[in-house]
Amino acid sequence: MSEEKILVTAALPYANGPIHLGHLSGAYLPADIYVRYKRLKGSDIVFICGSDEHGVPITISADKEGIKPKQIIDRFHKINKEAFEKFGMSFDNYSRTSLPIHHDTGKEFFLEFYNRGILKEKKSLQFYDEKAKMFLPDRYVEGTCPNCGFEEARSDECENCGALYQPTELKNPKSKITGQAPVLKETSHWYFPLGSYQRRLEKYIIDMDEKYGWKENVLQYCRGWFRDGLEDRAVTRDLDWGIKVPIDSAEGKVLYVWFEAVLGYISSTKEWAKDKGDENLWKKYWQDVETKYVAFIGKDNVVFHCIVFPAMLMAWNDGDKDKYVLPQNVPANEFLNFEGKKFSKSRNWGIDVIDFLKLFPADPLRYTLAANLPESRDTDFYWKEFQLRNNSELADILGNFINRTLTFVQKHFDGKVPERKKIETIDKEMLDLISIYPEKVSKLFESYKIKDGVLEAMNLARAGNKYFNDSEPWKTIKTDKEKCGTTLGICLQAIYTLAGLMMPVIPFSAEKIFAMLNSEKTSWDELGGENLKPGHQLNTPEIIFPKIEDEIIEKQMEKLVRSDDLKKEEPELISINDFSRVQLRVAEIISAERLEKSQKLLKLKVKLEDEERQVIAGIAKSYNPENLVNKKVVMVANLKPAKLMGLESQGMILAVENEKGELNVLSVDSSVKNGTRVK
RNA sequence: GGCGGGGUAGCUCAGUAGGUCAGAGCAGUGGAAUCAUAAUCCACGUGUCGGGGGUUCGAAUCCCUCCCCCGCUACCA
Repeated sequence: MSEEKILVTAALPYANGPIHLGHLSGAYLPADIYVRYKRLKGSDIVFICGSDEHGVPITISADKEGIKPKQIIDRFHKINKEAFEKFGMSFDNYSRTSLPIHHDTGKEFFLEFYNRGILKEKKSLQFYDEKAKMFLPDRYVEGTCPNCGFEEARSDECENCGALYQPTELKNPKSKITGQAPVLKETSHWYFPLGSYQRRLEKYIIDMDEKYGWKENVLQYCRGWFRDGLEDRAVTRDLDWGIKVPIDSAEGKVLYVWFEAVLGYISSTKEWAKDKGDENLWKKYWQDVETKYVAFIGKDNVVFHCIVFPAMLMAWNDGDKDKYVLPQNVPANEFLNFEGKKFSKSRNWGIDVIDFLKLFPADPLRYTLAANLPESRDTDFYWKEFQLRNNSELADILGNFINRTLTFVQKHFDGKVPERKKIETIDKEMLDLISIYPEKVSKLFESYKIKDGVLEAMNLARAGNKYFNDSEPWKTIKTDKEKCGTTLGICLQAIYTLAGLMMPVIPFSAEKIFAMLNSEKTSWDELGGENLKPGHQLNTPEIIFPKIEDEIIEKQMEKLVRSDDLKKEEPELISINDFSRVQLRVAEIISAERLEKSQKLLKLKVKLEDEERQVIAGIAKSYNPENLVNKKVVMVANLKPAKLMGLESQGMILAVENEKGELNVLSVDSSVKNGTRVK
């Protein structure tokens, strides 16, 4: 069990929004607990993360706000970095993929593959938005399904009937960005031949599972991908936001995010090494077969970390350069839901880390999330559970055990560690229990059963309370002070051990406990022995875990109900600005006639100030054409023109429907001038 | 439609080499104790392990089928 060399990475969060509690449960908290534990174990470990800052969604966000992508990523990089710090993530480095050091790494990998002829160039027709001057990813093109007629089908697949087709077959394609009809334009891209690595990947995963015991859910996801068969994947995109493809003929192309984002782990480690003053230090981890590399991610990322990334590293390692280590384990978690439903930014459901930490300290959150990690299936975060975990576990069981022991020692032993005298059976049993705990929790952490490890650690506090009760020191202090001293000495030892065991989970509070014990933390393996010597002076105890009152929690829950109602009953509150985008104007009908083949439509000519328009209105069932002439009505003047029955309609007449289904057009007094804006 | 996950005590969740596997924590009921943040400790669960069928001496655990929920198939752990 000498010094293990470990490289731990946590999924790079996408810098397109603030991270929420779900992200923490999925990857970051388990990673941090594992790393902190391993550090106490004395491992030589480096913990790497950073922001993933390229890709189309970021450019879309930027366009929406009318700013540059750089501003988006700067904003969220900062927010998320700060959120992680407050939450107690102990990254050795938190980098970002927009840095030159990462661009260089991405290019290096691309060129290595390109030069060795691994990448295949293929031409294809892609939708191109001429107004936005960009190629459109599949999900930004919408049209009518050639198979079932579904009108919101994607460019290559219909969500309604499941049909797959070529983008050229899609009817009435429309760009989701500008709403315009995109054109098909030829482009060429480089593809990574993932399929030709399938056999090796399958073997790699089976081997790793046999040696290191991969999680069942992770294996399932991989099997699914293998069953479907791996295919070539494009590693480039037509986009200007990202890492430029480093060859002359690739103007306007960048590396596709999935290809370069995972390399962010490597470049972040490089950055760390540089900061440490040894540029090559990163190689000691990435390029040494002795390194144990563990990648913490959420389930959505399994394919990239268990298949794509290993395949890329295999491809690299087939060359003659220094070779990289592949992940030895990828303990992906499922998802955390929020009060029974999925976290959703757009539906305003859930809470961001940064907001949560404005309300509560990190440790209760860390403990609550850790005690309910979605290790084998999705779980939920409930405000009530959060309160309960804090109040009845952290405060009542752990906090109170510490408090009752320390105040007792303060009162009756001048705050000095009492000497252990005669060890009776009950004492022996407690000492034995304390001594086996580090190993017990260790075993669970080593096999990535973080949740069980945390709950097991809490059991030592339960045992401490029981030992305290059964020993009844409040009685022995009067009858047998030596015996009382022995009891308290052992309780103090339990507290010390607890502080150590809890260090990875609730680091801020564990520090406080050590401070109250007036003691330094020790290595994991030293825990459970006699860490506090008799006569050692303790500091004044204080409450570590204040309770959270009902009102505080209720306030948060009320917010939820409100945001829920808001969505259901008043889903569309719009601003005055939104309304002002609709131009309602007074128009005079100067002619009206029926359309031959239509029962509902009338062709109207209307006059707006000095302009005439043709409007096709669906009011034929309620009006005779002649009765409409000279009427002054209200129309939407800036509606996008549409074709109805082959005729262009340049606006819309407003009308209301009564119970019988008859329409009444909104009309105004004849004194109002044509073209007047309705406000 | 396709893919994936799940349906185990009131609640949140454990539980696959099929045979103390019917569990833990919380909540609830009763009791003990009073050093302590009214905090602790002890005792108490007749749950069809979603329904049905099958394999087996024996299944929550394997196979088949049905029902229900959720997620993904848009960015996102």
